[in-house]
Amino acid sequence: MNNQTPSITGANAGRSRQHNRQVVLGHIRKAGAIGRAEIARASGLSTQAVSNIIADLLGDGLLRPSGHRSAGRGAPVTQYGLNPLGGLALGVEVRPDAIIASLLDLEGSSLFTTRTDLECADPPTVAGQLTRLRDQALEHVELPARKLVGAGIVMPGPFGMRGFSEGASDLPGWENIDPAELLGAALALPVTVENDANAAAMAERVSGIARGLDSYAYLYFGAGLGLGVLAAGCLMRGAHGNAGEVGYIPVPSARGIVPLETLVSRLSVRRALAAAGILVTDMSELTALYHAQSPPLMAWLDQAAPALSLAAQTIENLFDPQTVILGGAMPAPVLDHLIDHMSMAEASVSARAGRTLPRLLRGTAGRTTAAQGAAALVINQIFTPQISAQP
Amino acid sequence: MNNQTPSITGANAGRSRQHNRQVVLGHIRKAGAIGRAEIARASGLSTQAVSNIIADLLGDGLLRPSGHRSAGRGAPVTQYGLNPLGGLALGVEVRPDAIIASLLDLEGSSLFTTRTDLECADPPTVAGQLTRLRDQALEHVELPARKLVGAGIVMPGPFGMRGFSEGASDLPGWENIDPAELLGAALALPVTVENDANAAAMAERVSGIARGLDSYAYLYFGAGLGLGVLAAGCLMRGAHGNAGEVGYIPVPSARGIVPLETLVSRLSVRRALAAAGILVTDMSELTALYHAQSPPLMAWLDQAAPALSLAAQTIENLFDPQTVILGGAMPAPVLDHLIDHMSMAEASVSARAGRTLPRLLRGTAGRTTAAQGAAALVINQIFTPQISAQP
DNA sequence: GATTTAGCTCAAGTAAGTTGAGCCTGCGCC
DNA sequence: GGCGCAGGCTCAACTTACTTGAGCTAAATC
Repeated sequence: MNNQTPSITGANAGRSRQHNRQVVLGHIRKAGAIGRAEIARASGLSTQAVSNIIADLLGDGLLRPSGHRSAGRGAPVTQYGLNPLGGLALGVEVRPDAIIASLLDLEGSSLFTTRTDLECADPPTVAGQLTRLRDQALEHVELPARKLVGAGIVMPGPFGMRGFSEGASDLPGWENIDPAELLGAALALPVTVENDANAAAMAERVSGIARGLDSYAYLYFGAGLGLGVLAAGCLMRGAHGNAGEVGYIPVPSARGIVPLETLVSRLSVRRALAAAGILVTDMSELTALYHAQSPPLMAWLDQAAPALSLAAQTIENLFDPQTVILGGAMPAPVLDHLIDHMSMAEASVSARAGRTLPRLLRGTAGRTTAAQGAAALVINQIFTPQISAQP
Repeated sequence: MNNQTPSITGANAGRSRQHNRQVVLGHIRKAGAIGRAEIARASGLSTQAVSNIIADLLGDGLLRPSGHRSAGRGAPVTQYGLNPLGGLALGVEVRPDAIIASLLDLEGSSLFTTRTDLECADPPTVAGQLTRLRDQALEHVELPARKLVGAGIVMPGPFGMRGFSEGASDLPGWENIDPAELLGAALALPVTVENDANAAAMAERVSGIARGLDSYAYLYFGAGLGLGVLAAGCLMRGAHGNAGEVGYIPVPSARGIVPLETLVSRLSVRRALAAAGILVTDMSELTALYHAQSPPLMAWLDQAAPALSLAAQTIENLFDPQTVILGGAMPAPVLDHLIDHMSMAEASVSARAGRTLPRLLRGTAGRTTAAQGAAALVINQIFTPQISAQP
C-alpha cells in the first residue's frame, strides 16, 4: 500500500533472469500463442535467451505448446501459450461483515468463489478464516498448494486519515497492524494489499473489458465511490496509498458544493429511496426498481448522472486515459443508464479524432469483483516486470 | 510524448550495467556524499559491483571524491559526490514567438539562459536556432560538446485533439512532424519532448522546492493552466501525452459550470484587468498592481482562489500527493495570495495527521521555469533507471 | 528438385555480478 | 600506548545468464 521512496534496487544475473521471465510471459499473454523468434524480436533478447527461458517456464508448468503455424517461408513456428492451471492466485475481499474469496487461474478465469459471514473482523479471526479459505479453494480445484503464487487482499480504506463516510466501513482492531505481513504469514504466501477500486480496475484488465489496455480509469461503486487508475500499466497509488478517492472531490449540487459521494454512491441511492419509503438492502434490488421506472430512483439518477459527468470529465482531463469504465456494486441497467445520460463535453483531451474506444464503458458489475480483482493483482504481477523488486 | 504500449525490453549484461549506473548515481545524488558500502547496502548490490561502477563513473567524470568521514570504528569512508560539471543538459522552450534555452549542470544549477525572438516558428527555423543556441551555450560555459548528455524540449500542447484555447498557442507547421526526431537530428542529441507543466514540475524536483519528493502535483501557470504530476517518481503522461489538462476541468462559477482555465489563467486575469481598462502585457506587471491592491486584480483573485481550491482538492483526492505546488508565470506575491486564500477541506486524503509538508507550496515563478524544466527532465533521466530503454 | 527463408539448437565466448580472502585504517579497550 | 577488532575496500576466482555464429530442419518458392 505504501510505496513511498521505493529503495531502488540494482540488477544482477538472477534479477535479470526474473525480469526476463516476466517479460517473456507478458508477451505470451498478450499474443495468446507466439513463437520464440517473435518474442525475441519484441523483447530485444536473443532467440537463444528466449529459448532458455521458455524451457524453464515449460518446466515450471506455466506454458504449454500451442501448435505449429507456418507463416510464409521458413520452418513453421513452434508456438507456446499460457497453461492456465500453471499458476493460481487467491483473491480476498475483507469486509466488516464478511470475507469473499476467489481463486483465479493464469488467464484470469475464476475457478472458485465463496463468501463467509464474519461475526467479528479482528485480525486473528480474519487470518484464521483466510487459511481455511485457501485450503478450501485448493481442495475444490484439486491442485497442490505450490501452484498458488500469491494472494491479493482488498480491505476498506482509506488508511491513515480522518474519514467522513458515515457507514462504519473501517475495520476495528487493524489500526496498528500491517495486513500484508500478518496475512502473508497466515497464508504462507506473498500478499499484496490494495483498495477495492484499484483491485476492480485490475480485474477488468486481466479478464474483463479492459483487456489489452494500459491506461484507463475505473469508477467503482464499492463502499463509497472509488477510482482505480492504471497509468502506463501501473496502478496509481499516491504517496500514502489513498489515490483515487473520487468520492471526496467537490461537485456542485442543488445544496451547494458537496463531495461527489453524497450524490453518487450506494449509500446515496439507498438514502434517496429510503426517503421515499423504499428500503433497499442489496443493490440487485435496484434492477427491478429501474425496470419499473421507480420515480425516486429515476430522480436519483437524474442528479447522479450530471455529477458523475463532471467527475468523468475531470478524470479525462487529468489522466488522459484510453477510456473511463463504470463498474462495481450497481446493477448493469443502472450503470448503462448513467452512461447513456452522462454528457461528455467536447472540450476534453479525450474528445480526439480517431478514437477506437467509447469514452465511457460499463465494467463488470457484481459482488465478487473486488475479490477477483485482488487475485488479478497477483496474476498481473506475474506478467509485469517489477522495476525494483526486493531480493 | 507518446508512451502507449511501451514494448517491454528484456535485460542483458549491458542493460543491467546501465541500470546499475543509474541506480548508483541516484543514491549519490540523494545522499550528496556517500561511500561505496552504503550504496551497496541501499541498492542490494555487492560492494565490489558498486566499486566497479564508481570507477567507471569517475573515469567518465560524473563523480568526484568528496572527502573521508570516519563514523565509529573501522576504516573511514571514502565518499563520493556528483561532479556538477560532469554532465550538462540543454533545455528549450519553444513558443510561437520566441525560444528560451537554458543549460543545467548535473546538480540542476543553471549555467546559462537566453531568449531569442522568433519571426516564425516553423520546423526548419526552430531546428536551425536550436543548433545555434546549443553552440552558444557550450561556448559560454567553455565546455566540450561531449559533456552534453541530452536535450529537453517544451512545446505547446495539447497534441492531437481539438483545443479550445483562444490564444494561438499552437505552432503552425508542426502538425505532422515528430519534434523529437527532427530536433534530435538537428542537435545531434537524444531529445525528450514534454509539456510545460510536466517540465516545470521536474524543475522543482531537480533543484527547487520539490527536491527529494517523489509524489506531488504542480499547478503551472503557462499558456493556460497546466498540471504536472509526479507519481512514485514518474511523470504522468496519460495515454496520449495529454494528462494534466487541469485547465479543462469543469468548475462552478457565477456563470454556471465553466472550464477552470476561464477563471484561473494568465488569459483570464489579463481579460479581467482589460475589462477595467488595465492592459497587462507581462505578468510581472501584476506585482505592482497587487501591491497597490488594484480592485480588478483583487476581484479576480477573489474568484480565482475558490475555483483553484476546488481543483486542488480534486487533485489531492485523486492523486494523493505529498503536496500541491503552485508555480509558473505569475508573480510570487500573487501565488502567495492564492495559497493563503485557498480553503482546503478537512475531508481529503491529504488532511492526514503527521504531515510534514504544507498542503500547498509555492514553486519557482518565472519565465524560464519551463526551459529549465526541460533540461531537468534530462538530468532526472540520468539518475532514474529506465524500465524499458530501447537498446 | 534445387534454392531460399525462417525457426530453432548447439557450443563457445563475454559481460557483469557475487563470493571469499586479505589488507588497511582508526576507534576503543585493556 | 599497544593490541584487538570492526568496517571499508580491493584482488582474484567463480557463477550466471546473455550473445554470437555455425549448423540443422522444414516449408514455400522457383
